[in-house]
Amino acid sequence: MEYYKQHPRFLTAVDCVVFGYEAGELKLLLYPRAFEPVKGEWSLMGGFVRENESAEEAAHRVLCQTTGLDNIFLEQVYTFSNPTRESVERVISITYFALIRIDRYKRNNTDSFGAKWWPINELPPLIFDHNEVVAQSLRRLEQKAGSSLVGSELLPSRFTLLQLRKLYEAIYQRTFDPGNFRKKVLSLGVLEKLDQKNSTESKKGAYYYKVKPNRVEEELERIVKY
Amino acid sequence: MEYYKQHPRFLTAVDCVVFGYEAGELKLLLYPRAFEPVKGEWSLMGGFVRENESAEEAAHRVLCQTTGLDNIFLEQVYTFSNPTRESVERVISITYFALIRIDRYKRNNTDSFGAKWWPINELPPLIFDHNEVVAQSLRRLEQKAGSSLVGSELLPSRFTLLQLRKLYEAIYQRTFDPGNFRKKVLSLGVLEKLDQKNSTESKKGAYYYKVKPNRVEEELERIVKY
DNA sequence: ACAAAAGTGTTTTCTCTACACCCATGA
DNA sequence: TCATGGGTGTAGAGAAAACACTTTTGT
Repeated sequence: MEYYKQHPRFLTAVDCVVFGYEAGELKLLLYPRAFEPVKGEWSLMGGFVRENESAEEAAHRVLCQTTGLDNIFLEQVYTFSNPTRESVERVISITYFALIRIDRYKRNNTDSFGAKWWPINELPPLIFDHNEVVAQSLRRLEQKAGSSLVGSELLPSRFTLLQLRKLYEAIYQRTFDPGNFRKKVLSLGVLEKLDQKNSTESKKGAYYYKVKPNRVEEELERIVKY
Repeated sequence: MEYYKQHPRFLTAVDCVVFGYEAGELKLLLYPRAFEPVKGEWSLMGGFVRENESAEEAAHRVLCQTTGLDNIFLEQVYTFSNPTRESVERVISITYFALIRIDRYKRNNTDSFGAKWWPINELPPLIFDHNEVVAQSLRRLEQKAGSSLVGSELLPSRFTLLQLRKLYEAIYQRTFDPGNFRKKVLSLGVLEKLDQKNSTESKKGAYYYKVKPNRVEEELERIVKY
């Protein structure tokens, strides 16, 4: 028991890399840091872990405060522990990436923090090592999108295959053959065709799809080879 | 500045999942816990993070103490932060997996801790959530082995393709076709054929290979499809 | 009429897999 | 000589990629 006493204790924070998708672009939610040091500079959503919550619970809490959303997809990415990564006091930072449906997102909550969605290719410089965190999270997002359909996390509940393809093109920064993408995705058997059609994006109109409710968690299939 | 003061601080530990390969089997290095609670039960190599070191440095320090080796391959796996995962006081645990070449390993260091190599299929019950940690690390090892040749980390500096294949069979718990495995691995272009032959494992004798020194870090190729 | 996306089908290319086969050699 | 691994080659299955083509409809 005594053994525990002699060791140091550290502040523990969570930082959330919040991805959203809007207007054909993958976006990141950033906000100006509210306190010193580097107050006012752009930063990831973050907060300290409290006495009786896990890091994951802390991340959910932070996201709920800043976006008004709960039940958000979260995945742990990496823990940064460099003793000098923050200047005032050592902070252990556990990072998560989150996928947000911007159509559900409550702007009012965010505005009070000054948060802003940034296109993934036009990010401002971030505080501390947050740029590295974002880069790692992007790689993880690509990995996740490659083995499970991230459409349900980033798109509205109904979406066309064009919308899904454009999302994948935004994530992977490349184009996909429309025909092949359609066949591949439908062959996974996790999408359900709806009766409604979307006529805003093409003359002919495209059927809406949604992710089947009773699908298994992991598809085990490759959507994008890498 | 004041903002920092009000938040709690936690003990921070590293736990190392140490893989080795010997006698055709993938093995895990475990040791009997040296202090209460659950003193004497089997546990991962672990230790607390000190004031002026990063978690990665702490993991290297722990490994050096217990195995006598430095410059070991380490990769961060996951951070466990459940407030009740340890019974005495809350501990944030950052886990790493390590790959050890048992041929280099110094037995004397380890014996003083009572450490023991366990075949991966015959692990004893571990303390706390360490069994889960091991399971996750195994998945990560499979992933790593799938996209980079782990031979250099787990095998002696010279190895035959039979030895490499047996290693992969131990990791993936399946067999690989000898001819196909050879072609696939050689096609990656990261192995260099040596002049020496190994005659202990076959009548004909097989050439030794080593990993090319100037290879790029990531191979970007799939060795094992998954 | 035309452009643009929807949707389907075909061809080519490539990789994985299974498996046949010869070689070398120690027991 | 026979069993065992070393090492090479080939044929078939299946997936990915390239791309041709037809449909629909707003402008």
